[in-house]
Amino acid sequence: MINLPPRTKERLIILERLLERLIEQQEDKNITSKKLSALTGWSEDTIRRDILHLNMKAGSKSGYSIVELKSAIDTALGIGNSRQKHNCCIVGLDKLGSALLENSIFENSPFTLVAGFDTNVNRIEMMKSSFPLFATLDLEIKIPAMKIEYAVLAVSDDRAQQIADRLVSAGIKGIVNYTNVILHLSKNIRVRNVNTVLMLKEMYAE
Amino acid sequence: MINLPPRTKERLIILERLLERLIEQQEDKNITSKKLSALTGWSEDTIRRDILHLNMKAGSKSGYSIVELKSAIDTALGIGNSRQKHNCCIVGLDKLGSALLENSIFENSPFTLVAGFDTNVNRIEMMKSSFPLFATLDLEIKIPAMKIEYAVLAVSDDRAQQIADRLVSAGIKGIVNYTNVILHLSKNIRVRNVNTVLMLKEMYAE
DNA sequence: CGCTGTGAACGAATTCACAGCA
DNA sequence: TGCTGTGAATTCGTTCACAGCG
Repeated sequence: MINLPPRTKERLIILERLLERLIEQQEDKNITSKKLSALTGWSEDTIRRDILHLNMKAGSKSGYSIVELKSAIDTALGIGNSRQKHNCCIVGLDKLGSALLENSIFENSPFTLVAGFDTNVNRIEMMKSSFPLFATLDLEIKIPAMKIEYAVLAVSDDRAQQIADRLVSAGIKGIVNYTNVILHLSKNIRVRNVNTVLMLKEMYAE
Repeated sequence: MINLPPRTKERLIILERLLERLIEQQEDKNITSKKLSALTGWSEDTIRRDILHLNMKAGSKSGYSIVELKSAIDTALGIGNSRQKHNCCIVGLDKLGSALLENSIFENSPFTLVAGFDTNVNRIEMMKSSFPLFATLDLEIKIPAMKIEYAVLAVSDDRAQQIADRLVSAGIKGIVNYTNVILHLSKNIRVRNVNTVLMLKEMYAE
């Protein structure tokens, strides 16, 4: 995993997903920085600079080979799909949590959803899912035992901080936070806040 | 709405939400840049620079007045809660869409959820909600008629681009995209991608 | 003192401009 | 000619260092 400048890294992650789509729809074999620019809104220069960092071999005839570019990015980011998967769980299986559980497409990603947690024991017994569901009580046991690295937090706001703390002390590395709370966690824990209103504000102020 | 540097703007949006929480829990009246730094992970200097842009009047005795700071940010971002609300809609009322509909907290934000759309006419007749639900067919009529500015897109992946195009031609300004598709839209349309796997990749590569 | 406000220095990211290749 | 690759210039963002205020 090469050491990439932070903004480059952010863009490459987006680019990777975009290339994946392009591969799926199989319209072209190659793509130019100009087209990528139109697709992303970033300047051609920036895109070529970003690609420069991943020192691919070939390049210039009518752009980059889409497949090669994608795999170069995967390598640089350390998310090559050959490697072992990273285990994730969802905490909070209320409407949002269970919707995420179905909607989130983990296939073709280096992540696997291996567990769900909820305080409501009736609910976890009723729900059917392709992976086991546990009581939140067992969080501290199951997370290390199952080598779960990342958690999707979809509990109610009033319990968000408390559950997050427990996740951290259970050894979690990062949290995708769907609650409306800004979590206060130690600096080495990674957090991504996912929140409709936050996004709307961002767009509005853009 | 002052013209703020982009990264400053991003941080101020986060800060605003954080200050809102602090106001709610009413523990302190003032806050220093050092404390904000601990809470956010950004340097004190950066925080003071950011605040500098909003040319507040007072400041120094034992930090900033939390309330004043928040309202200065709101003013700078143009999201002062005095102003008129911006209308939003949710498109796609499947599990995820309807979960978002309930979970998304629009109160105390400058946005209001005024409509929902779904292709399934049975569903929109069955569902109960505090605002009207329409058939997706009526999108082009209702969006201008109701002065809807932003849309939350929660349809299935295969229809995402197509619906997004229709939203744009109906006059929408921005889309919060909960689908797994990277949308290709004209540059003046604002988009925020909300996607668990994308967030996981970002965190992993961090 | 501890804190803010801010010029000045520094470092990072982007854009310019153009050489070189197919 | 249309593209990439890349030094050099430029713009943007952060940090340093310190004056000034309560």
